[in-house]
Amino acid sequence: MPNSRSPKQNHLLAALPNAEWERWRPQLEWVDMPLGHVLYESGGAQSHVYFPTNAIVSLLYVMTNGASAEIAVVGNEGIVGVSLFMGGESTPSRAVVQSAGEGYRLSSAAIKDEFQRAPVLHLLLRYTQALITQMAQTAVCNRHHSLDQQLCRWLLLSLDRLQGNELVMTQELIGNMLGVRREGVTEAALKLQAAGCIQYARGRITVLDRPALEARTCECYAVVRKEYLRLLPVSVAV
Amino acid sequence: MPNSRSPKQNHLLAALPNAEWERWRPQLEWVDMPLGHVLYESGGAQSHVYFPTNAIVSLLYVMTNGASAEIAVVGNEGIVGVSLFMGGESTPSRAVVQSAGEGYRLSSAAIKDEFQRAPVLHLLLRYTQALITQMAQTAVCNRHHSLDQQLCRWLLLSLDRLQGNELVMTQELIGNMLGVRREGVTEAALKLQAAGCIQYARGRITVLDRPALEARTCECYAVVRKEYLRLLPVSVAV
DNA sequence: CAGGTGATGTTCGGCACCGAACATTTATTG
DNA sequence: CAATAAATGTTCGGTGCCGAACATCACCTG
Repeated sequence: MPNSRSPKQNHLLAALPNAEWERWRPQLEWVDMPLGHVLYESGGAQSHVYFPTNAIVSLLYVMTNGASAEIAVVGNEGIVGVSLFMGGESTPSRAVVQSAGEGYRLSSAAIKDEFQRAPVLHLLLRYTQALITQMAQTAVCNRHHSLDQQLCRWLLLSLDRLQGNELVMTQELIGNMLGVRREGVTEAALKLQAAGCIQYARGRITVLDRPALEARTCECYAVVRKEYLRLLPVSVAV
Repeated sequence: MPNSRSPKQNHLLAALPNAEWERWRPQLEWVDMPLGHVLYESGGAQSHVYFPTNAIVSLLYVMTNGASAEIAVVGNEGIVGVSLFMGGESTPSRAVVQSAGEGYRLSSAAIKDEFQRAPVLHLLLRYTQALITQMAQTAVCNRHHSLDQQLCRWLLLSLDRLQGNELVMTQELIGNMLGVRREGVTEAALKLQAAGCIQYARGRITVLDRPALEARTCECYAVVRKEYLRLLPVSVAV
């Protein structure tokens, strides 16, 4: 039965196999987690991973205009700082204590040590982190940006994953992807066509002016793109 | 220079270290990926991971009412089916070919083989997948659900991560978390209080009727909760 | 206990998107 | 080539949230 200040109040730590538990135990450091304390900043270095025992930590993305959206919550069921063992070292979100409490932390060096044992995984884990960034940014974008901006983001993300500048895709399907009505896509696409950014007809979309699309989209596209470039070998990200 | 039907058109495969490449190569199977083809269903078994070469695959979440939202896109930069090596075996989203093309696939057994080499990681990877589900569901929820529903979801997720039924949190901060105005939170909270679900004052929120909150929230809460329970030892998920 | 500050309550015009219904145009197919 | 289906364009009332401005209330501090 863990007492009120036992690392095992964190369920992940409690579920560790005995061998790992004995190895980690002496390295775990108790920490106070006061309300509002920032565990790591967007893009900033992460010196430790944190295992909250009775605190809640929000992962939130702060936009350039200061508006924010929570990406996920972590409490005593989890760990804050997955990018350290995912291989990315940092992530474009902030971790801030949302409900004061306590927890334990493990140094960056220690957690990475555990992963030295399987060097092959790193590429896949790093890719996964990039994918996670895309999901997180999708959540942010859904909350804060206009359909016009989201359509641009979507076109650019799709284009990055194809050769050429043509996309075979009906407005109906784009609506499904973005989670909006087909009519909304039609209106947004009309604006883009009128502006000379794209040209389309019956399910074929040709991008005429990519820089113009980039100028019209929100920051979300660049955030995702940068993370793919940062996390993966250039050849993979492109 | 990879020809038009080389596995190395997929950037992840191309970036594999030589030892792994030689090991995987004979097991890679070329596959056609026609438009609309479903690689795996939400919650369904995944027999392979896919490496698109010139196709684009959407990961999308389909709600019970049929409305959908794309969680992420995968093209020749990536891999479809990360839950296989994350340890979760399945995931509550559908993978569907959004732009026809081709790719390669590797059997579930083969990809898991690669991960046998580091058994310790599994717990952390599984946790990460649960976290990913939470992010994905956040994106869906942001797109489709009302603030009233989202507030309930948020209260429940927070409550699951604390002992007791009280939450120390101002409406202003909740607004930051959900990415909405403080005034909106006030109105939604008033409704919940009037309905007898919660009781609050100056930053202290007490949940009086949890089942009522669960009845008022959208499906997103249950999806996330179920995945935490499924992916993690019961002791961790609770 | 007076004043200040932080938290919550209220209102109003505006707008982006929704739901629905319908028109028009362009392939496809018998 | 006529008929049908698929894709796109257009309109209209409704609504949920935004931005802004302001009021009230409870606590803390001097």
